[in-house]
Amino acid sequence: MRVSDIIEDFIKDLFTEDEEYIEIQRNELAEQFNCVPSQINYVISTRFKPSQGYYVESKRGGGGCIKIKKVNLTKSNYFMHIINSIGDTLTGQEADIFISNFLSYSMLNTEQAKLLKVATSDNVLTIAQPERDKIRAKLFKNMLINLVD
Amino acid sequence: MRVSDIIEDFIKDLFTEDEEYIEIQRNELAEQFNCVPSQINYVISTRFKPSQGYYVESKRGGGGCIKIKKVNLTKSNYFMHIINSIGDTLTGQEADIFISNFLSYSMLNTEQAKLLKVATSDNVLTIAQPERDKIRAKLFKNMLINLVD
DNA sequence: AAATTATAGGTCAAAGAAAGTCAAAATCAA
DNA sequence: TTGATTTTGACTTTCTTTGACCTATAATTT
Repeated sequence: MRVSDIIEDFIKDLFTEDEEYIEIQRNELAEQFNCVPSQINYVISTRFKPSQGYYVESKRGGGGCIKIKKVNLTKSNYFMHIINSIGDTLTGQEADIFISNFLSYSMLNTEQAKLLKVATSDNVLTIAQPERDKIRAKLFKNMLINLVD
Repeated sequence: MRVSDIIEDFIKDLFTEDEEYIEIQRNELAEQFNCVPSQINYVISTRFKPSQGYYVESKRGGGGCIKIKKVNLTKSNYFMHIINSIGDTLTGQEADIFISNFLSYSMLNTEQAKLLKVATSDNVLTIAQPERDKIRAKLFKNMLINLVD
């Protein structure tokens, strides 16, 4: 398993029940996982984007830290927000992260998630870029609209 | 015996009893069988197609791997029959007919049918022919195989 | 209070680590 | 022998890891 995935899981586990936001220290975390500090930024920027339901703020200097807030939305608001936030293109990685977030927020069941994932995977969408990411965006948004009850 | 056949058997042996998914690393496997990595792709694309009851996904980059899922064939004769009957291309009209038959035979629920329909519609698959019907065939078969059990 | 120093976190691009593609060459089977 | 299948390898794409350099804030000194 990748270090980035381990860090992602670790951070997500910090959100217990009623915690609205969590705080981490970049350097401390990096040391804990034996990686360079900027890898924490990589994890945050790929896995905790606003469009994935997280809001991040940070403070430098002594006692600085990174604060991650989980945004709570209703299912249909959330989906509509996601749909609106997706432009004309969507990479496979972005789609995967959306889907795993949907699952962890229990907004989709595993079958819905599987179908979404299959339909938007590079293995199936075997056409050249940039067409591929355009079609993926359309597929993702249109399927999602059908999942908003 | 051909190397490809040996690799095929090796991969198939990885599926024991309850394993739903298996994971392999392309380069590692290639080294193990003393072949070039792309031969693994050849084996997968010729022996682990949806029409043979397999669904494949992969991830590149550090820690990447290839994941192969096997479908329980006995449980899904009907779908497998359909998947096998579909060639490399599928028109939107053909897809619609399949879907409405699935519905009238109660093989899918309405949500599954909707997702399948959206994903394979011309409105979403806005690429030129003949690519469109090829992608549609892949999409349809891969989604279907994920609806088995 | 202003200047300095220490302590965080941020950015960006290069290097590395996988897997994918495609077509030529080799082999096999009818 | 010829058409299909398999083998090979050069090149590409995607994702992760690393590190050098930058910026902001707090703490401390003058």
